[in-house]
Amino acid sequence: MIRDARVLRAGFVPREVEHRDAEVNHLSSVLEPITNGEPVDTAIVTGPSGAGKTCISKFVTERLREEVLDVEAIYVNCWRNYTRFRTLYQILDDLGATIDIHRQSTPHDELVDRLQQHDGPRTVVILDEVDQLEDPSVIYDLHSLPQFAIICIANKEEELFSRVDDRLVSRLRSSEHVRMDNYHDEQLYDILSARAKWGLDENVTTDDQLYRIADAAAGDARLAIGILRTAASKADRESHERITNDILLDAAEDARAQIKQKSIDSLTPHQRVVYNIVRDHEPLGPSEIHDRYTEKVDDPRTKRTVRTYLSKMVQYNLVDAEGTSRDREYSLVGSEAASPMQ
DNA sequence: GTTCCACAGGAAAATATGGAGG
DNA sequence: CCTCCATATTTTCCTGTGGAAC
Repeated sequence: MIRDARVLRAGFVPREVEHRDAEVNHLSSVLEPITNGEPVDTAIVTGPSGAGKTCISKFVTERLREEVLDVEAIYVNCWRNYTRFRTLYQILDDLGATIDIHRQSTPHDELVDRLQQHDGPRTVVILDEVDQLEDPSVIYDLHSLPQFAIICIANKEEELFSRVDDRLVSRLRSSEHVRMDNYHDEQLYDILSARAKWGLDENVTTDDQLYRIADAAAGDARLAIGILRTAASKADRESHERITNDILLDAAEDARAQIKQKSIDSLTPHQRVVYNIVRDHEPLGPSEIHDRYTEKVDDPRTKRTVRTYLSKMVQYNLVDAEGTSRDREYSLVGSEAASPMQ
């Protein structure tokens, strides 16, 4: 059933990255100078979760290491190493320079000094989830060391910038910025089918199932692969020969609920009013929605804008749209308690 | 049929937002 | 403080569609 579990694990970096050529090339070109031993600008990679930020960062640095002899790569997850000390310690540890460092006794500046004295090969440091740092000044520490190239990964640029020191902000502003978006369903399907091909035996899943996973994951590749992994290992435990639709439904249910809450949280106040109106009075045509909305809100947006809101909610799978013209009605998705996956 | 009108959604202009730099 | 700039959101203007009344 499972041929190669690594392929389905989180954090696996595939040999070929699908549908991210532009971003990969962009990031590669930023790191390019390192092949000549020249200093490298800091790169910032932003995008929603599961868009492939970590994946392409690791992919690009690994490919760099294949091409060039004297380059090291270090990956630090700032969410797990959320203090300045732990981040620096993690980097030194990976460099193999922590022999006599002890948590309590060593002052922070000592760590920075160590890094500064590091005269090994040039090193790319990937700081993942950098917006999770309780003290982002560690970016500044690293930024001032020319032998380190830094890739900062964050969800949103503004949230990163709002927390760092002013002088660092102005420097980071000029750094290269790689923006990433959610995958489309077809792209997710391609990713899933590549993983299924390498990670699972043949005919364990159907194309149709992969499409359903892609749909449930709403553009989040990490989630999509997670669903596939969960389903595969459950099917394996229960010694099925293939992934049944029941198992898949189970694995995807969580994911859907998770995504839905995330989507609702991301709505603006105006959009939430519209959403609540649909929820409380469904099914509802556009003009009635707009009328009710206009009454509830101080400074109402136009009809066209509300239509954009609604189509965004349809995209997010929060709301269903029925009818193509004057017969259009909006209702909550899944409210009729149908099985979400056929 | 024909006409009317609410609706979808694209394109572009207008406006708001947020930060850098003078 | 203001101006410039980039980006995101909103509005304006628009074309095309299809249901409903005539």
